[in-house]
Amino acid sequence: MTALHTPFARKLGAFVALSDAELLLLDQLHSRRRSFPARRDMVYEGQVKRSAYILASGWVCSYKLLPGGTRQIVDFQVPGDFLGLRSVLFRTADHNIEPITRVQASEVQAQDLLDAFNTAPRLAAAVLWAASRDEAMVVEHLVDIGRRDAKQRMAHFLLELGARLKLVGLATNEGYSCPLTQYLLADALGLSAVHVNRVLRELREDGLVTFQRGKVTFEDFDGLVSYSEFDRHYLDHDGPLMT
Amino acid sequence: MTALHTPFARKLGAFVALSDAELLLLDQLHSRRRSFPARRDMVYEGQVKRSAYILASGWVCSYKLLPGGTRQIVDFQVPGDFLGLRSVLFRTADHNIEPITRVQASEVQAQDLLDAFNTAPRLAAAVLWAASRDEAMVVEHLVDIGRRDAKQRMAHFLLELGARLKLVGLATNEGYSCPLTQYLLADALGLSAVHVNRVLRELREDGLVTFQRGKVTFEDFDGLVSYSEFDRHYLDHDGPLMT
DNA sequence: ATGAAGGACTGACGCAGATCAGCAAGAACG
DNA sequence: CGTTCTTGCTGATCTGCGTCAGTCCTTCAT
Repeated sequence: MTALHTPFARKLGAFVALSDAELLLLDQLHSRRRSFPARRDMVYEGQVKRSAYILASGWVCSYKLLPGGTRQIVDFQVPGDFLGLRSVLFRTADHNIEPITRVQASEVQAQDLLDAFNTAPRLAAAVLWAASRDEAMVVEHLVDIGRRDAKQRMAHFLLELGARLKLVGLATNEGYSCPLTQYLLADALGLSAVHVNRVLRELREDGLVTFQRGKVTFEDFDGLVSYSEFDRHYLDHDGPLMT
Repeated sequence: MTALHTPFARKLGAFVALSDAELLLLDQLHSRRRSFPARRDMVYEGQVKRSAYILASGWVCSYKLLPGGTRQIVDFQVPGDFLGLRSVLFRTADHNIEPITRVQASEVQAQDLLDAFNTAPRLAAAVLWAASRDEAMVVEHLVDIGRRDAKQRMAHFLLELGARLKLVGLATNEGYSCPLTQYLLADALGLSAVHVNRVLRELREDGLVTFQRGKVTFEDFDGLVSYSEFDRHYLDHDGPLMT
């Protein structure tokens, strides 16, 4: 792999060693660059015509709305993430997608993607890999909510987010910058915003992590990993898995 | 569609109208029939050589183990479900799979599957559809645990399970038979077994559902749907979505 | 300068659900 | 035949987290 490409290419490169030709093809996928303002849903449940996007900059969340006004955030996507890949298979979107910050995203035509796969089958493997990894993350999220208490849950979540951001060069073991509000954290972790606040304070007082003014700072990374029982499994390999 | 085929074929047929030739191909996939005793994991986390299976009879669950001994059941698979499709992509399995009853399953070689897709691309679409639906179910499960209280959660879960079983002809709006213990329900719903018991009693006393001696009986189906805020969305279409 | 709105943060209080500690009935096993 | 295991079921008690009802600070718009 030579120079820097898009975050997307960078992430895929972490899984599958890609040739320059493949990287080029990948960059060409980004057919049309679009921009979305924060807080106005870009995809909503029941919407019929959807596109897939690759996030270039900014953060979005995908969530489900419940009757009663509450919502559950299923996942956040950060730069380099694919979004709406699954929903293209269905007639209608089954969840909402809301930009958290202003967002730049490249629209991807289903057809272009398929064409790229035909030319470079290894790309298909890479994208499938990425999609499976997304599903694995939803599973991890499920375990988090089902079987960990609020404090461990938060600790685990902040580490997991860090691991994802590291893949695209947006985080280190020192920390990362993070535009999520305590309300968003609450909706993601199945907690109340009030309790999110308390838990963040406790983690800060324990000297593990600090999350203030849009910055997550790991005060004691190893301590946090062991406190949250974070599985270092996919943290530890930093070379491509398929060569 | 002509006669009865495997539950798997039957389920796919609910999504994509399949020709007899395609159905035949599907049946030929089931290369080697294997049997697994209850309660001994057929796949465990960290295991390297894995296979994919199509469940012919019996129930299994996939779960993640936490340090501390608790576990979170991510999903149950019932006859007709594919299992391990995702994990074939990874080097090692990232979760455990445990048969709940004695299980009959057909081993599927990755290569056979790819060959079948080449011969009949519509099969690929159907299988992808099924996989996406599985992911959607995990998401629904996440919402359940994150944002519903125990009673609604249980009600919603029993309906969802019913909807899945209906697809393979193992349930009606009257009810279905179900080998899950209260401990399994607890591990799936993020509750304690004690509380599962109380919640089931309440639902019974409300005249909504009864779950006793391996049988789920809907006493008041519509009442249960509205109580649990179950989305009838994918309940209501019973014809193929793609023709 | 002055609201208005969003976000962080706090204390008081109540409840859903966990935990503990049992009992009873079948099933599986020697 | 009793023994052990599993599963269902129950009451008493404790606690994590939600809810309510705020304050303070910052940003942004008028």
